[in-house]
Amino acid sequence: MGRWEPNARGRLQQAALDLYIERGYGQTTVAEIARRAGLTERTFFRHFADKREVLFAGSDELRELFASTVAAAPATAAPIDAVAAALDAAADSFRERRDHARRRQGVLAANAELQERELTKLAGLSAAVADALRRRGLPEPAASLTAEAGIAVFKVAFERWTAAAETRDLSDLVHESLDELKSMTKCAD
Amino acid sequence: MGRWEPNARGRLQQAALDLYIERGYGQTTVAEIARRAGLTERTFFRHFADKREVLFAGSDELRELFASTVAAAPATAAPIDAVAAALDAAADSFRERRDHARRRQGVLAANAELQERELTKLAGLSAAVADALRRRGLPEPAASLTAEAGIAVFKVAFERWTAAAETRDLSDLVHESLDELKSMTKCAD
DNA sequence: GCACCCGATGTCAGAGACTGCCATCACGTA
DNA sequence: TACGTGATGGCAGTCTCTGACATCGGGTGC
Repeated sequence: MGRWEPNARGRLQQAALDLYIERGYGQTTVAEIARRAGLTERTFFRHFADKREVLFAGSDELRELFASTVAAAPATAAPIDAVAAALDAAADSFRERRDHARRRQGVLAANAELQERELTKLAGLSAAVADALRRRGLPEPAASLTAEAGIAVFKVAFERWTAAAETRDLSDLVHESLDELKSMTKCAD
Repeated sequence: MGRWEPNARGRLQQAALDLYIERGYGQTTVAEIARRAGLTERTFFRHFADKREVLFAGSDELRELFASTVAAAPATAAPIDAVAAALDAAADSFRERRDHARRRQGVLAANAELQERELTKLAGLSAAVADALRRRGLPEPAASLTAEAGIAVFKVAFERWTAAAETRDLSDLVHESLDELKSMTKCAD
């Protein structure tokens, strides 16, 4: 496999995920990932900013999905309902990828550095949602708080969705968590 | 300044903060921090797990404060009110440290790696609060969601508190944010 | 005082992440 | 066929972080 084999980026992602599963993130070197993908370490760092980033490929698209769905909600919709629409859209986008998500979560669960990067990605989602809410006219701090709460719902639901024994759909878990959030603040009036 | 000067840890923290302010986090090496503190690089890594951690000294105590305050709330208190008590306690613990907090936030704002670690520390607070809520008998996912929402309130309020033009107390900002959270979910019933 | 122990520090070597720079290669195009 | 362009390889170098071992200072028992 010489130069110019197609999909270098995808090969690197696959090799990284496989190796992280086989021997763990900490026991895998970038040189090994690159070698398995038929490339060099230097090329790995041209495709991904660092060793963690290779596991977070679709995060830009997910952020875009959140932002555009919030923006597309009817102007009359309450902020929390605009966020709920984004949660539905996101849940739908994961529907066909539960197995992959579970494998990936298994790797994340075993390594603190990767969890740290996951938090950064979630914060990026929250910032994008907050920005979209501000564009809808919602002032601070309501925009940031609504966004943070919405992403917390997604995070909790997603973690449950990837748990081994869980069989419910992600959208069901999202709705359940969102309802919990609402009743949580309501009963504390 | 030879061996056995007192407070090596504190000297490292001070040297690190000063250098991160003077030339930026990325332009500062651990060897420079250690040299300014009259120590060696190796000793730095005995006191702090990595180059970021030196800026997050009090985070264990803060987590303990959150956890114990939630645990100490009356059994009759609603979960959100137990969290609110913890937010008050935390706000109070920062009262005398606004200048230091502002300097530190200035460094964090300039560097993504440090923001990433900050998110990890906030996630640790959230996990501790969720754990304390579970011990009070609150089931999942309500415990995690209440904790995440509460920490989001703290995060938003704390960021406002360290903004240059802000003059209000942290506890005022916390209360304002908490009220926003409540009304946010309520009006979406 | 003296011998001893122990925790904090120093010294050194080394692996691995990441970067800058330049050479090389494959492919399209004039 | 010559040339430009983008992707890749090669290589040196810096820096973070770790393991192993030596050394120092202070306390403790005698």
